[in-house]
Amino acid sequence: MKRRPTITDVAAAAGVSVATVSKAVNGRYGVASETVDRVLAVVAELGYESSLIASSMRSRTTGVIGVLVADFEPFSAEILKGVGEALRDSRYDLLAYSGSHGAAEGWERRSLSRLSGTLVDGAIMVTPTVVNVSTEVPLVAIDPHTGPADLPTVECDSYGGALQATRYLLELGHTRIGFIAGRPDLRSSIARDAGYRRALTDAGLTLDPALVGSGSYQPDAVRVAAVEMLRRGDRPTAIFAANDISAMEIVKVAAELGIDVPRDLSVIGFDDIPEASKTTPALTTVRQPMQTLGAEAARLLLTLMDGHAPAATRVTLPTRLVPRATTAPPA
Amino acid sequence: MKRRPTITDVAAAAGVSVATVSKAVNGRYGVASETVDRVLAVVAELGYESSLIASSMRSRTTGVIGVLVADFEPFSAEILKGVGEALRDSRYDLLAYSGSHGAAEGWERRSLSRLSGTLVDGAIMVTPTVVNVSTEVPLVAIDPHTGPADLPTVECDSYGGALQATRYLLELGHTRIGFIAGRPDLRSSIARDAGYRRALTDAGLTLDPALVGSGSYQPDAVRVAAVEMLRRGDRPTAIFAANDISAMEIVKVAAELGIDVPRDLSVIGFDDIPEASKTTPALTTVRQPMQTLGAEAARLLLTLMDGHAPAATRVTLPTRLVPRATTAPPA
DNA sequence: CTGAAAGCGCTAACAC
DNA sequence: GTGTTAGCGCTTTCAG
Repeated sequence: MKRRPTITDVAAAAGVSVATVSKAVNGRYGVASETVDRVLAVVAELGYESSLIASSMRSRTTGVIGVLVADFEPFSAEILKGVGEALRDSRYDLLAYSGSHGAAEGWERRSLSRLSGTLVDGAIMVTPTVVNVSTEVPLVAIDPHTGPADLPTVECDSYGGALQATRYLLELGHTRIGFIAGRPDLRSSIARDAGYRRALTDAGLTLDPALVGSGSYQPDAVRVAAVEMLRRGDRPTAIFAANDISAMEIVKVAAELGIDVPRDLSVIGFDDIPEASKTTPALTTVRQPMQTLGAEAARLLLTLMDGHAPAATRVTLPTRLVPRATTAPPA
Repeated sequence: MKRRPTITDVAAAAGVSVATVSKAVNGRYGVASETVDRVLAVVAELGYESSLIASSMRSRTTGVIGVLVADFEPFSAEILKGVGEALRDSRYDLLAYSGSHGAAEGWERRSLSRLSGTLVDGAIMVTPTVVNVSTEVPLVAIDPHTGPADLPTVECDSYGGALQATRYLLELGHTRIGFIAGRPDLRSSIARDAGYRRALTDAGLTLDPALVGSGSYQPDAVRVAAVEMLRRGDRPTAIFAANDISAMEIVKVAAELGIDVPRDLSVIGFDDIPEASKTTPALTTVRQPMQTLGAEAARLLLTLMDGHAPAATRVTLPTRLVPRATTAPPA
């Protein structure tokens, strides 16, 4: 709990001015090499490190890349791993910021504005809802919730994934297939909804509106929708959920209602977060290459920061069905 | 890429001084309510958000908690989820910083020094090697690599976990059991080594030094040690690795050497990172409650930041063996 | 080669 | 109630 040494302390101890210390530390020209040595010795002795904050206020560049998330949940954590991996051998430090506490709405703009002033040289936003932001730094969005944004974007093929999921259920023999969507205004949710509908139509089935609920990608909302759907006399024999968190909640609700998964109800999620394979029974889901998403975004951002024109400003990665234990033919 | 509005822009647009804007935005006393309204209207219109950096330079408090990691790998990502979960309903934003790029050694001190000046009100360090740091803010260490530190600490029972792992191998019938340690100076590694030795001793076995290698918790180093151990005529029939990353590398090496896991070689790891259950065959391991570790650290930190004395300044969480598919009785 | 001085955006005393 | 002033720790001209 001791005060950390500042540049002033170093200057005093070395008997030079703060300006000289700054130059010595940053390797600027115009300092006698023996002065540099003396300063550096004091720096080492005192354990001085320049304050990221103070430096970033003056210089326009910090060598730090920011990843802005609403929350550190499984999805964003996977993204982070991918970004970290991609940046491991770069010269950039990585700063992840979750700033949804101050204001639930518009965390993207808030976080970006608070950091982008100077703290980061570039940023990656994970599933932002608001994308009409003005930044002073290059910006890449991963799986943006609204669109089409005029922002470089990396996301997965939600439509194709939903198609695969629903077709799998169809092949298993299900005909009453429910869908728990995310929020109706979210892009990925809309695409997953479309894929679901398309698969049903292709199979010559008509969609029963009672089998489509909305869960906002949030357990609480999912619970409400799931309970309502599963209490019906003509309840579905399978449900496709727009993400794993939702699917896991559905499995939980089913258990409470005495409905056996997968015997009486098949459930399939989306994302394949680490938790999905650990539930009992393990969740069948559509795998989204989350770490790759993060790595691709990092590469795209690096290109942008170098002032180059990226090969593609809109990257879509494929999804893949991962059959596990929450799906089975209808009873 | 537009310049973000600063407090000066707001002041100009609202026809007041920057001081008044600051007061209005932060809800200080001494501002006419209609002035507040006018300022806030301009703030909304311009989309102004105070710069975290600039504010943190002046005020001594930011409402941000920092998590300092060497790297965003699976272990720290799990920790982060736990911290995020624990802080979800708090008034704190969360900032995770990976600062190992500037200097491989001593990232802890560097990161802490760079941020702690002002940016964060408290910090959690994940597996720090250097703990003799002086901070201006409360600090909690998760699974510190050296010790005993005079730092509040949260970690898991490495010794007990190693004991479980080795005994399991013993029960399976193995007698030639190898161990790939982390770095010899790391606390968790020492404890795991001790647990391993104790289990062997308890079973009346003498330890063969040739069956103990060092892997630094890093794939490359593990590879070297594993190749050497597995090329021996009297190679072990089972290996306990000090973490999952190491264990996964051993499995890979075994495959390359044509040694079948688990038929010809049993492997057991430590941590149970998400990736452990996804390998083929799935890794048997000792589960460390990583998210709980993060959550406990967050709670401890919060207590410290409130100026209270924590119930315990040294928390140890239990580990649990998770048998999967990389272990079997010896051929 | 070195230091004095200005200023990044903001907050906190203190005047007016 | 509101504005003026003085920095926070640092980098960067620009004199000396």
